[in-house]
Amino acid sequence: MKNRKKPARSRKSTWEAVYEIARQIPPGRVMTYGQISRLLDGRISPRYVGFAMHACPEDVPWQRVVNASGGCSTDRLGGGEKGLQRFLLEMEGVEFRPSGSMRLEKYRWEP
DNA sequence: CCATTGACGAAGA
DNA sequence: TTCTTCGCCAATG
Repeated sequence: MKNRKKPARSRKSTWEAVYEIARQIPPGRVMTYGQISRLLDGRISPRYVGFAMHACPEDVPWQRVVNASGGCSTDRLGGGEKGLQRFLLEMEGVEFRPSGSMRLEKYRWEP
């Protein structure tokens, strides 16, 4: 084949790789930003995973991606409905502690 | 090409 | 436990 091989991350937008993973998260389970970063073999930093999710298409269950503390950073943004992410997760059967965090040990999903 | 930006993570105070 | 600091890397203008 021709030598025209672009860097792997340019094959698709680096963000797209994040979406692919997020779409595989089953209901009632969650993944952390850092976890996704590691699954991508460090091609993208945890910071940017979250940033990618912010611009994610609608077919991505962004709600199932939380920070390493098991909390919803999105709720802090106040961009719209406060607690929307938490609300959606509770619909899927995820329980939150009063502190606003979930038990990651229980809900974290690993492929 | 350069500066800015971000929904993070881990470690330290 | 909360807050701060640093590292991290790609997208945007």
